[in-house]
Amino acid sequence: MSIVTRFAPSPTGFLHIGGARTALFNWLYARHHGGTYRLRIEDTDRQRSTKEAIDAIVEGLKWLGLDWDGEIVFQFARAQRHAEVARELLAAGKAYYCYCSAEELDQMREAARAAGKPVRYDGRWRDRDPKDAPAGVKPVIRLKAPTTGETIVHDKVQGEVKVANDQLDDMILLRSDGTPTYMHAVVVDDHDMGITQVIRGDDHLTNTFRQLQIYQAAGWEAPSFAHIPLIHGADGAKLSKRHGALGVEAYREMGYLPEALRNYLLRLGWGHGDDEIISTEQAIQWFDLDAVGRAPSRFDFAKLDNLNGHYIRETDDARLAREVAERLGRAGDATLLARLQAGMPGLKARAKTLKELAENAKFYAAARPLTLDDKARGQMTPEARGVLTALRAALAGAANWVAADLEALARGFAEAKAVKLGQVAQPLRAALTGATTSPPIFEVMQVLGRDETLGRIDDCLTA
RNA sequence: GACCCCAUCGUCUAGUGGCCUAGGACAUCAGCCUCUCACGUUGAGAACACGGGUUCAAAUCCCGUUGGGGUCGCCA
Repeated sequence: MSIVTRFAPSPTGFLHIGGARTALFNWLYARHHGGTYRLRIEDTDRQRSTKEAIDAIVEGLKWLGLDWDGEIVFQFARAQRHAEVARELLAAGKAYYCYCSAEELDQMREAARAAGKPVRYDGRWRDRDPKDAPAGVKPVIRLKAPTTGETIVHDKVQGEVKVANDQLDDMILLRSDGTPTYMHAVVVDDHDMGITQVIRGDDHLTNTFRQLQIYQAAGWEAPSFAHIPLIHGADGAKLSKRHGALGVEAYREMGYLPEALRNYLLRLGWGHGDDEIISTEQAIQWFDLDAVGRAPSRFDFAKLDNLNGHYIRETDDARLAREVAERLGRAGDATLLARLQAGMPGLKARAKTLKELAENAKFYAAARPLTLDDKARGQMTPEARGVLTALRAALAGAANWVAADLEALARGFAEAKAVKLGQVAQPLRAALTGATTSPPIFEVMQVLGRDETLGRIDDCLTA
C-alpha cells in the first residue's frame, strides 16, 4: 500500500516553527517511502481563519522547500460531506441529538470541577426519547461512544497508549448550526483523502482516542498514528512569541537559509547516529519514524546559528551576493553585485546569518568618503597616519593589484620600516572598511580595486 | 483536579542488558593558526532526576517518587 501523509494546519496564524517541523517530518516520511504528501487547510473555524494566514502558511512551506502533492484541500468546503457522515451515524444509531444549552453544559462542568470529578458531558440525552426535545432548540449531534472497555492507540512514536472508555464522554460531531467539529472533520477528511500515516504534534495524542472512536463508529479503518513531541522555548516553557514561536518568514528575515532550518528542525527530535550535517537528500534516504525521540526538545538559536554559518559557507558566492544586494536595497546594481561576489569568500566565513553577512558587507557598498566607526577612528593616530602616508606612496607604484602581491608589498614595507605587519594592516583596515574587523585586508584591496583603495586612503589622510 | 505522555552533559542527541572509566555536536574555557575578526584545528570541564526492585550484570527492564509537558470547548 502506498503511503499518504498530510500536513493540516489551521489558518489562524502564521506557520510557526513547530508546524514547520511537523510538515517536514510528514514530507520526509512520504518522500522516503515514495508516497504522497498532501496539504489540508483546516479552516472550519470561520471566525478565526484568515486569508493572510493561509498565504503565510503556503509561502512559508514554499520557502522551506516542502512541496506538496495535488491540490490543497480546504476543509470548510467539505462541510456537506461532514454533515452527511454525521447523519449516517445518527441513522445507524451510533450518534444522537443533544439539546443541552451552553449554560447547562457550563453548569455541568462547574459542578464536576467543584466535586473534584472528571469534567465531561454526562450523556443525559444519550438514551432520551427525541420526543422530549424542547421546542425551538437546535440540537447538536453527539457520538454514542462506548462506555466500557478501552481505546488503544498503537503509536509509531509513543508506543501503545490506552485509556479506559469511561474516561471519555460523548463528543459533539456536528454543531447546532450544522458545521462539523474539528474531531469529526479530521476523521472524515483523513479517511476520504486516504491518509495512511498521521504525523502530528504530541498535543493531539489524547485527541486520538476520540478520533479512533469515530473511526470505529463509521466502520472505517484508522490510519497509523505518530505523535511527535513538542518543541519548547529555550527556557523549557511552552513556545511563546518571545522565544521563537515566530512565523517561518521571521526566520527568513533574520537571515536563515531554508536548508539550514530544515537540517536544524530535522535534528530536533530525530537522530541518525552521530550525524549532524545532513543534506535533504540524505534525510529523505534516512528518515523514518522509529528514530523519532519521545521527549520534548528546546529551541536553541546558538545551534541554528552554527548550522546556518556552515550552510552559508557552502553556498555559492553568486547566490550570496544577490541575497546581500537585496538586503542592502541594491538588488539591481550590477557593479555592486560583481564586487560583492568577488569579496564573498572573505565575507562568508565571518557570518552566521544573511543579515550579519549583509551588515559585514556594507563597506563594499558604501560611497566615499567612508564614515569610520569609533574604534577605527581611535586607530588613526598620528603614527598611523604617517605609516599610511608612506604606504600610500608605495602602493601607487604597485605593478599587479592582486592580494598576494599587495601583501608581499606591505610585508616588505613593514620590514623596511621596522614595524609589525599589524601596525600597517590595522590603519589600512580602518581607512578601507571603516572598522577594526573585516575580511583579510589585502583581499579587500583587490576587490575594491586600485582607484577605490587609493581614494579611500586619501579620504582618510585629508580628513 | 482527572486522564495521557515524557525524563542521558547548559542545549540537541548516540545508547535498545555486558563493547559505557557513557560517544558526537552546539555552547563555554584554554592552546595553535593569524594583518583584525572569523573560519579551521587541538585539548579541557560538563550528564544517565531520585528511591526501590529484577538480573551474574542496568543509562538500558519493572514499580514508586519528584519534576516537566499535553488533553479535558458547539477552538483547531
